[in-house]
Amino acid sequence: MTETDLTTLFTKTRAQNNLSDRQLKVLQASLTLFAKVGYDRASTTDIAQLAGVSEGTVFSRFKTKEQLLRAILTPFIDQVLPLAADEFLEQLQMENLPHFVDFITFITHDRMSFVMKNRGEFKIFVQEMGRNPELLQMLTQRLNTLINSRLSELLMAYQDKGELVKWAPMRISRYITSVLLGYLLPNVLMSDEPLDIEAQTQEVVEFLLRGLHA
Amino acid sequence: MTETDLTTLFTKTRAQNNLSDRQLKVLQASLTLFAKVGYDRASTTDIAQLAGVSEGTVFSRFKTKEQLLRAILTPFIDQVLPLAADEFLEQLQMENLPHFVDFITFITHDRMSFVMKNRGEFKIFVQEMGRNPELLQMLTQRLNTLINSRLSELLMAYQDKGELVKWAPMRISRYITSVLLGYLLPNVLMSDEPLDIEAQTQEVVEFLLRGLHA
Amino acid sequence: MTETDLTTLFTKTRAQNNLSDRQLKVLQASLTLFAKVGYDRASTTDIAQLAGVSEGTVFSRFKTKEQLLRAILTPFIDQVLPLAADEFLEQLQMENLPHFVDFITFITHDRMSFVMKNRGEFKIFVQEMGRNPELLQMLTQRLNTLINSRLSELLMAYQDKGELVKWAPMRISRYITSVLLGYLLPNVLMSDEPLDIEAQTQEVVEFLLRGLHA
Amino acid sequence: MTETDLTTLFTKTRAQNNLSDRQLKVLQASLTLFAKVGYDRASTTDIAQLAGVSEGTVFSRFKTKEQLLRAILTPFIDQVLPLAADEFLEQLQMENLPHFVDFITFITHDRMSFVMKNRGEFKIFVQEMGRNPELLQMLTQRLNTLINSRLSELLMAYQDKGELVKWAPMRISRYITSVLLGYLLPNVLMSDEPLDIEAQTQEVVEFLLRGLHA
DNA sequence: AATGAATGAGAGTTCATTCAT
DNA sequence: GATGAATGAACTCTCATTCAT
Repeated sequence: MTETDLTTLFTKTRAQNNLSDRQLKVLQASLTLFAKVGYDRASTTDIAQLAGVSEGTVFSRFKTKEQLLRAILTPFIDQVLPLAADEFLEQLQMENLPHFVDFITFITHDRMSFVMKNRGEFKIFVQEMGRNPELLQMLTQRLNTLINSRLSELLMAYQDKGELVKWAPMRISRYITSVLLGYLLPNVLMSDEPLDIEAQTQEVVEFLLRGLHA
Repeated sequence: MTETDLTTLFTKTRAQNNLSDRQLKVLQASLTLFAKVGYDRASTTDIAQLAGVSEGTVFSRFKTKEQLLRAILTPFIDQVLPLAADEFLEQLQMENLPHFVDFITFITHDRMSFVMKNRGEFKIFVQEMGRNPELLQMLTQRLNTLINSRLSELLMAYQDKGELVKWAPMRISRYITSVLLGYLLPNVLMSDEPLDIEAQTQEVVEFLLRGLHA
Repeated sequence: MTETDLTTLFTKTRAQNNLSDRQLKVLQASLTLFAKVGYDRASTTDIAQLAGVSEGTVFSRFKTKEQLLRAILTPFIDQVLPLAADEFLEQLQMENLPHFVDFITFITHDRMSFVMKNRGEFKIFVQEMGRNPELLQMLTQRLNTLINSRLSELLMAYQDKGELVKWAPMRISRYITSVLLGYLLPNVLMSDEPLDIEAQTQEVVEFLLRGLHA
Repeated sequence: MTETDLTTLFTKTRAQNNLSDRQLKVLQASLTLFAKVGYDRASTTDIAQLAGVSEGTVFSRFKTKEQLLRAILTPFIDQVLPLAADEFLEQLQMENLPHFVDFITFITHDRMSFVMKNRGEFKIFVQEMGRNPELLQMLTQRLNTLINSRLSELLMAYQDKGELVKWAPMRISRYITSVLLGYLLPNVLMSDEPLDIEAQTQEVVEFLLRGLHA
């Protein structure tokens, strides 16, 4: 499985952006509170308290609360997600999965782990999407590019082998995404319970294979 | 297609609750603004302005802004959705659809229309779910009961006919719901463009039939 | 004992002022609420509810809440208290009390009963005095006139008989009033318990006699 | 005379509570306005203006208007009054007044000065007592304890000397208090004129001595 | 760079008062 | 006259943001 963990990636991007210890703490506290109570109900006072810094410090790097949100979401979209996608796609190519069943199993298992590992960010994302539809647009645009440029090659290979229905890659991706989210979203939004990824993977793969085989 | 339209149903429940013209305007303005900018960013001053009433009137019937939200969501869950579900299931039984393909076609088309007709409420619902997970629980509980008590009979009939894979009704419902939402949510959250329901129905049905036939 | 009861007197003054049933109810409800929670915290909505009338009716006779207060306090000062004082002084002259001890006993007992009977009004009065010092001025002025014009005659009679110290009537009245209020005020302001008037009278008289005898 | 002045005592308790200059200004402005127009009619906006601070500052230390009131009254009851009482009783014992006439003269003069020095606080106290009867209870309880534990010793000494009537200390205190308040309250509530303490003391002492000698 | 007291615009809410019915 | 829905000014309180230290 891809070892991607957004917090680790955050730490990497931090280095690039010259974030001090204190500023990182602010960012992490924001992440926690935004995920817990939502952007609007998370006060900068509470963020400062959770981060263990003064109220002034919250604004030393990020001039407004809005910038604080973007400081979390923009790298998420611009750097973290692509980085994760790259890692994921490389992994996918390295594995050199001979059959579509292996491919779909790998994807399902890997993406489920990925989302469950980064619940917090996803929750903020889902919440903020309602208010900032541009977010969703940015995301879908990026994913589309990704899918078109690299995933479609892989899919077409399976189509050529006669293992995958000959629909447009976008359409196939949408089904995969939908079914995965159908399993993941209730868990991300509602509960703190862990998910039995192995069992769920089996179920999802069984269905997707039926729906998507040639 | 089921003719359910939540605004119509709202108007009915209004009569029951003795809502005056002005109070209904307040409710509609709230609905609009909550859907547009979210509960937290919709100020009661703006609601009053949009409704064309004074600020005091906003609080004459619903004593707090929170009650205003509940006045929209509670009937949505307690009255409107069940009513819609009943209507839907009755329609489903009346149609007496002989084959699973007809059944799944009807459902897809009907639910797509239903959601697109009631975008505003669904958007609020999706947004508030992030903050009030109880909402999602209330909803899923209601839907589960519904599915178990009435939908499973219908599904089992098709299973007995050898037209539907013999999985638990809950599992089958989840796939149907996921795929439908995969088509609907981006549209509800992001754009104001209409959806080509006929074309989309065809696509969805094609996939679901493959995934779910016996 | 003088049978004065302000509610009865109110009813009399009502006739003079052409107050309808509804308006009287409003006045009584105001009296009750003003005494219970104070003028500022008694809302006109609550007054209407307690009076069993609509919110509009509260303002049909008394155009403002302030007028409502005055409608209670002004007759209290202008009509009820003088009327009560007249009644009291007539009673005092009728009794034709030969000795100062009888005189002081009668006064103590009678005024204690009077205040305890009209707790509600007194409580409002005491509360409002803090804000409207004019009230106290109106009251003291009236009482001074009263004392000078009629009570001083009586007191001087006892002074001539050699039963009462030869201080100015004002000074003597002040001591009597102070001691009485020292017994009454805590009860009026704080508790709903009845007062053992007989026992208290004995105590007060014993002290006042010592302090005021010739 | 005891030199107690509540403003000075306030300043002391301030140091203990780490009140900044601005917060002290807020407290003093509250004191002034509460005394002038009463708690309910003193708006936090006006308090801010009088204190020369922003509206936000009014709530920076004391989170609600109610807490602002308590910040004035609670130390008044819990710290200032007991401290004043201690100081007063110590003074009383130090003076070692040989005769009851000296004792009663000292008390009268001292307490009159004390109340006149702290008019503002007493006015708030009297006003709020009407609404918060618990205040009066707290006060009387404290005073009773004080009188029972320390004042009664002193009184009993005079009783043993044959200079003071043999009534219960509580009863004696009540007469003293009543007569003092009879002189002080009209002045505290109504006017801003100074009181001729020397002359008034003579009058009061003359009366109390007659009423309370053995 | 960090602090946290201070700011003030704006939030939700109350309520005396009005007026069409 | 009585009603009660509607009004809107004024209220208490919050919070993102600033800035002297």
